[in-house]
Amino acid sequence: MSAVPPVIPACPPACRDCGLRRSGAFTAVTPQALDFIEDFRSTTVAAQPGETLVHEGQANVRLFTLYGGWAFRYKTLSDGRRQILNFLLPGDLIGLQQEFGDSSAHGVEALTACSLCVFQSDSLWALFREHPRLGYDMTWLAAHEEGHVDDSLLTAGRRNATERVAMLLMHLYRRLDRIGLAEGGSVAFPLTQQHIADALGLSLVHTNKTLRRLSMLGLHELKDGRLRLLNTRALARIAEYYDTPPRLLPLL
Amino acid sequence: MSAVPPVIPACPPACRDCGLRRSGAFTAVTPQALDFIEDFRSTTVAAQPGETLVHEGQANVRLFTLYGGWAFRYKTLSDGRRQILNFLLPGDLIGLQQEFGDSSAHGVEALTACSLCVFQSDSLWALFREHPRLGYDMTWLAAHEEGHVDDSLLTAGRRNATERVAMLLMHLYRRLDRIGLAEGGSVAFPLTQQHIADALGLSLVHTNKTLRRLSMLGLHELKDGRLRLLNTRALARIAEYYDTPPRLLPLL
DNA sequence: CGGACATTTGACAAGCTTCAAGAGAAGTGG
DNA sequence: CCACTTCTCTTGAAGCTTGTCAAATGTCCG
Repeated sequence: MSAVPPVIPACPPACRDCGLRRSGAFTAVTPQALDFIEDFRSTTVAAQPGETLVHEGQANVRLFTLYGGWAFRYKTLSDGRRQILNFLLPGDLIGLQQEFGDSSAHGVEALTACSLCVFQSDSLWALFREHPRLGYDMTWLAAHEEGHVDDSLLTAGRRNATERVAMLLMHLYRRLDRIGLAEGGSVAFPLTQQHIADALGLSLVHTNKTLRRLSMLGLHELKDGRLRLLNTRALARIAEYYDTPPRLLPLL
Repeated sequence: MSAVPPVIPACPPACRDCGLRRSGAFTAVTPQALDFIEDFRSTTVAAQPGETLVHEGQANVRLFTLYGGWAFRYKTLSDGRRQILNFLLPGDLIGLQQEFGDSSAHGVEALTACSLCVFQSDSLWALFREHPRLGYDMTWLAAHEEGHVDDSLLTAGRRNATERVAMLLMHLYRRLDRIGLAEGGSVAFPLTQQHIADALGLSLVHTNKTLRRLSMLGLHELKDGRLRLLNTRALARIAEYYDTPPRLLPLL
């Protein structure tokens, strides 16, 4: 697979020039709120593929927005078994769970090269106080991400291997499409089969065989680091995947 | 099992008389915020065991706080396979995910008799605007619940049957203990083995055998509708369950 | 006493994991 | 430029955990 090196855009210096906001996938904010966000943002960082952004069990976690690239949240057991909790795509907020609550820790790792906006998490309370709308948005994002994890729990707990793989392909394709990252009917797909296995609660070998079977049946094509769905109807039926009408997402 | 009929306290008419707040497990709120909460609460309701509080796919979901009793969130597939996403205990907020986001629907069912405070979800925005602290708390609750689902996803995806059961027993015991519902080293335990199976992504039969094995090993006792942990150390080791220091929870 | 429901147990089948090993692609250094 | 290493993908075979089927026991309740 001769993967085309994907280009990850860097965060612009000013939030008013934010490329994500211009994509049309996110809700508009008032100029005042945008000013606040720009103040709230302390810096921007870039991360290498495989770099750990948040260690499992780490305290004092920073709050990020993923601007470009892919990352994922995960948890591991002491013998190395790993579960990927969800994949993070441009626009996703990172670090909310650690910032709040005593919820046990999870790690975050960059899957591709990433660019991130780093926020001063000590002004989070100021955000809620001075811009309730942004606080509301943050709650929206937390509830929305929980919805994704809910779906994954149903998948890991009650779907068989074929259904799980179909679900993952559909779900990621849709999410990427919604933020304008589908091009010519395909999306960049930087996951290894090990990532897929860890996200679905399957072994690497069984993931490979299942993936193979689905592509042999002509349901999808995974080539040159890109994913193309060839039979959306069939994939949706297998996964019982119900598409919901697209809607604008909050962005911080 | 001659279950002792558990007494579910009814919501008091005034929030200032809230028995949950008096339990000492929840964060204090200002008198003004408490007044707001009382206004925000539109009514109280009681539910029977097995009653559906929120239908899967239902729109216009009300926002509740569970005051007394147990409930659970779940999702089902078309052929009846069901996954319990998490159990809801007194103090838990219900309906946040539906209120926000397009996150696909889940149902909520009363496990025991329940008493609930019903909020006017159309004043949710007023809550964030007028009492940012309560908005902050709500985000906290959303993030905290996501933490629970994260744990369950790790459990369903990567733990074996024995580890899953040990995890569930430890987790529920701790949650109940934290809100003062442990008495004499045991807690009320109204789940059927089918509930446990649906929460852990196992079959009923295998759940039974696993539960049996653990109790034969002297790790726990399940009798008369109450759960007693007899070997916390061993259960924690099996489940890799790391206890976190107790902390006060927000309550709405 | 009869019916509904939860628990329990055994036997068998199946899906998934583990083990093992080869092939292809990509990067590295002599 | 080619050997060498590393990583990912792929495939076959065997075994084990878990699911399914079936049926008995126990409990609650009208």
